[in-house]
Amino acid sequence: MTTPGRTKTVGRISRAEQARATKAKLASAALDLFAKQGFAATSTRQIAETAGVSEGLIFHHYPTKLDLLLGVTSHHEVFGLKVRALMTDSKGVPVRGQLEALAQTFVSTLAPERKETMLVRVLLSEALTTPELGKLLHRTRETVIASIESYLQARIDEEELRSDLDPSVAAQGLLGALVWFFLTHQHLNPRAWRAQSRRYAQRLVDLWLRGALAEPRLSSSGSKVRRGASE
Amino acid sequence: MTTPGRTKTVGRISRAEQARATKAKLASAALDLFAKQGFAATSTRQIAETAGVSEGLIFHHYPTKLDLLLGVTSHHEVFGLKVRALMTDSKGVPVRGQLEALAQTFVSTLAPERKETMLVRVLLSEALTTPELGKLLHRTRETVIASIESYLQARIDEEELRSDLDPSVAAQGLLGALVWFFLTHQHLNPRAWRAQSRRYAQRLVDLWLRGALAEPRLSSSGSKVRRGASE
DNA sequence: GTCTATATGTTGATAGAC
DNA sequence: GTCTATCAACATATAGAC
Repeated sequence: MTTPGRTKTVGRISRAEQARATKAKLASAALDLFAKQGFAATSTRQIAETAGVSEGLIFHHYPTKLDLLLGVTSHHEVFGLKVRALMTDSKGVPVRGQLEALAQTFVSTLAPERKETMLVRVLLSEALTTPELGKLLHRTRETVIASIESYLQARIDEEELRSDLDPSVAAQGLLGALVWFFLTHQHLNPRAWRAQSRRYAQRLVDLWLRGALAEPRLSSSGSKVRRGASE
Repeated sequence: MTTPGRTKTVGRISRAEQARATKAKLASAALDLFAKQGFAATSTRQIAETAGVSEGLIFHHYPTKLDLLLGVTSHHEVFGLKVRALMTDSKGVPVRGQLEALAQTFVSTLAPERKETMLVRVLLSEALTTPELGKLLHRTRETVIASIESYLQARIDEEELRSDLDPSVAAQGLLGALVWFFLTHQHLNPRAWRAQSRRYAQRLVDLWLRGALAEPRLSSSGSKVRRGASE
């Protein structure tokens, strides 16, 4: 009906919406490729092809290739908030349960072959040489640590955790143990991954809570507390 | 007669020795540059310039740029052995001391601004996209885990550690907590690094050994065991 | 063994028509 | 906003003289 080329709206989509759509398509394609091949190894040409647009168009939406990565990243910057929300709302949940939930968040977030997981790996890798990214990662890391830390402090105040526990060390140790495991087991297939990571997460929390030392032999025997069964 | 193919010694250095020297010079220059800028961001031209030889010569000694990285890497592949040696010889040392020694090894090995540290970071990063490197890292990681694990198993057998402790999880958790900390604190200057990492290492080992839980209130009060003082 | 010169390809980014 | 055409720079790797 309307003459094409003349009007700003084609059907129900305005030019601006169309633009936003292509921009998103570019971001999505870039994410896929970065995750698969890394940042440096992915060319703008390839991104354009995957997105189904011309190469020059990329630079209209993103002035530089790095901006593309940053755009993609900011879009997925939710992880820190997720953890913070989880650790903040902890009414009545026992420590063990709460920490297992935290670990579970990592299990489901950093599962192999998930887009976000691969993005995280690319970011960690690229942050080495791109200071801007390094700072960004550093900030989210600190956010996560801080939420865990303040949660732990609350539990210390309520005498559920040792009074001489260093919450900062405890938080960082736990986070490190989780992240490192998940990062080094990406080669597993999803089934094996789920099984192993759940088992690891649960036992790690147990270790973290109870420690590794053998219990000093006390007078009475058989007084050992059986651990909560389940799973 | 002076056989052209036979001798060729200039002064006291043979041609072969000269060649080995330049090859080493190339490896050293490559290591420096890779550590500083990453693998992909370092050009063969730059390496040649730094080493003070022509660019073409690189490919005489190393068929491809990746071979250069692998060469550099294999040269520094001693870390796994270091840990193994440390954990194997543990006569009479108490668990806490032994684990603190292990942590200390990480502190001194992964200090910031050390060449090896930066190489490790580059390798971790590059392993993402280069399968060959990924396998290599995976193997050394397993070596390290295995030595720690078998040490822990021995301590379990001698009832110094909990009988229901999972040595694999314990080893991986400890390693992860250490590596992750050191990798995420590279921005610190050497002084701050030493202070913080020592403190972290010590408290982490303590946490790992004793756990985080508050001691259940027993009948008698004041019976809490004071922690070993020192440092 | 080492150099110079060059092949061959790709890269990120720009200019201008539509 | 999108495309086509093209840029200069730089990449890794090779060939052949010395």
